[in-house]
This record gives sequence, C-alpha cells and structure tokens, in this order.
Amino acid sequence: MSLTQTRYTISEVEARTGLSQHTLRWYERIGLMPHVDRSHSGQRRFSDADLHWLAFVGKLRATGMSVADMVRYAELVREGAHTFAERRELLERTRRDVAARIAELTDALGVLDHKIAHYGGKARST
Amino acid sequence: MSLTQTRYTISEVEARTGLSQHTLRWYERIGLMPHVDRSHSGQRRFSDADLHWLAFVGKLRATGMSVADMVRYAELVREGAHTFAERRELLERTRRDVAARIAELTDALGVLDHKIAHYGGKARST
DNA sequence: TAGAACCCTGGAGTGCACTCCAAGCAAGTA
DNA sequence: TACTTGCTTGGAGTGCACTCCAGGGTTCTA
Repeated sequence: MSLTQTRYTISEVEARTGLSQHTLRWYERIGLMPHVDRSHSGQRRFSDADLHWLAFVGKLRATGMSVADMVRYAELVREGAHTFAERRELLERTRRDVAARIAELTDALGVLDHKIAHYGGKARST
Repeated sequence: MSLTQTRYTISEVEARTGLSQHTLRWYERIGLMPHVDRSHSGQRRFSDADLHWLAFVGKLRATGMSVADMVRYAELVREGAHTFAERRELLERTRRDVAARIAELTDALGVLDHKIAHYGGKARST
C-alpha cells in the first residue's frame, strides 16, 4: 500500500470532471461527497476514490435523479452494508424513471420527425 | 362551416390537458398561446385549435425544449409562412438534442443495471 | 334573487440547482 | 520578500418554470 497516493486540488478536479469549484464545494456542503481530505492548512485534497465517486454521481445526474435523492443515496452508502436493500430500491426506481423518460423522448422524437417532414425538412435517421 | 363550434372554459382545459389554470394563463401571458378568444365578459373560451396547439406544446415540453424556445417557435408560427425555414431549424436542433439525451439516458441505464446487479437486484430487461 | 362556484388581473412567492461575492488566508515564483 | 495566483468560508444572488395570492367581477343552480 503506497503512502504517496495521488491527491488533487479543487482546480484539478474542476478540470477533470467539468464541475465548477463552486459546485464541488456545494456537493460537499450538502452531503453528496464523503468528507474530502484536507491539507495541513485546510485546503481540499481529492483522492482517486473521490474522482470515482464524482463520476458515478455524474451518471446519476445524467439520469435526471434529483439532488435530494442523490444525497439520500450518499447517506445510505455512508451507513454501510445494511442499507443495500434500500440502495437497490432507489436505483431501481430511478431505472424505471429513466426507462419511462426514454419512452417519452422517443415518442416526442416521432412527433418532431413528422413535423420536420411537414416543413420539407431533411430529417436524418442517423 | 358551423357557427356553434365547441368552446371550453379554463377549467375544462385544465381537466383535458392536465395543465393548471395558472399555467394556462401564464402560457398566454408569455406568448406561448395564440391569443385565446374571450366571452363578452372577458373570460377565456378555448377552441379545439387551442387544445390541439396545447397538445403540440406538450410534446415540445416533453423534449426538454426550454420555454424561451417554445415562445420563439410560437412567434414564428404567428409571423406566417415565410418563417418555415427557421421553424424547421429550431425543430431540427431540438431533434438533435433529444437524440443526444436518449443516448445519454441509455448509457446511464447501463450503469444503473450494472450497479443494481452488483446489489443482487432483479434488474429486468423489460 | 341569493349563494356557491368559477374566472379575472398584476404581482409576489416557491423550489431547484447551481453560481457568485466579499474578505481573508495559503502557496508558488522572481 | 513581494507579488500573483489559488483556496477558504457563510451567505446572497440567479434563472427557470411554474405556483399562488388578494381583491374583485361572473355564471350557474335552487
């Protein structure tokens, strides 16, 4: 186990994740991040595990999951293995929402294609 | 051409569209509705054409299009046939956004399934 | 004709997810 | 050491899409 694992400043994390420093601090404040390590003077030093978590959070965001639900999920993770069932439920509910949203968007896409064709447009199937 | 075409009060439209009366008035105020007909005393009387427009607006909403863009589209419709090209562009841009969003959601769905499987969950493919 | 239910307006309020600000301390470079 | 750039905090501000309120007029039913 190495004692010199990589630690990132907040601006490095901003560059890697695309999340602003403001948002990163806000995520920590609302409990969406496990507590981030600090330097001797109190500056944040993110780990690879933090980056990994942030990537997963990004996927949850992409699903349209609310920040409140993401915070709930993060709490469950902190509480340990006995919350597996509730975590799975949260994820399955989100999965159903995503599937429904895809169906809704697919339907809207059809309406759009129809309308574009009506305007003599070049609707591409690709 | 009948002189007794159906005219709906705002609460009837609320019941038919699921949009609140507040939202219907707000849509009109911001220019998202062609001007709705009024009774002699000033109460709104929606037509079937209004309902039809509202249904289309609902589809645009479902695409995730912003209200500002929907208002822009409504303006173009009011301006007449010479705005066909711009309308088609707006719709095609929206179409690309929707396709990208579907791809993003599909990707997130995969991540979710992977995670759910990890929790020993019953991820259904249906 | 009385009462209940419905509709009108302009403007204020809400919830979400950021986004920014001020004031001050910390880190890196000439 | 001086200077610039970066990081800290609590709290305020922003933009979007509604959502509601007060005060008053209208329509329907008994």
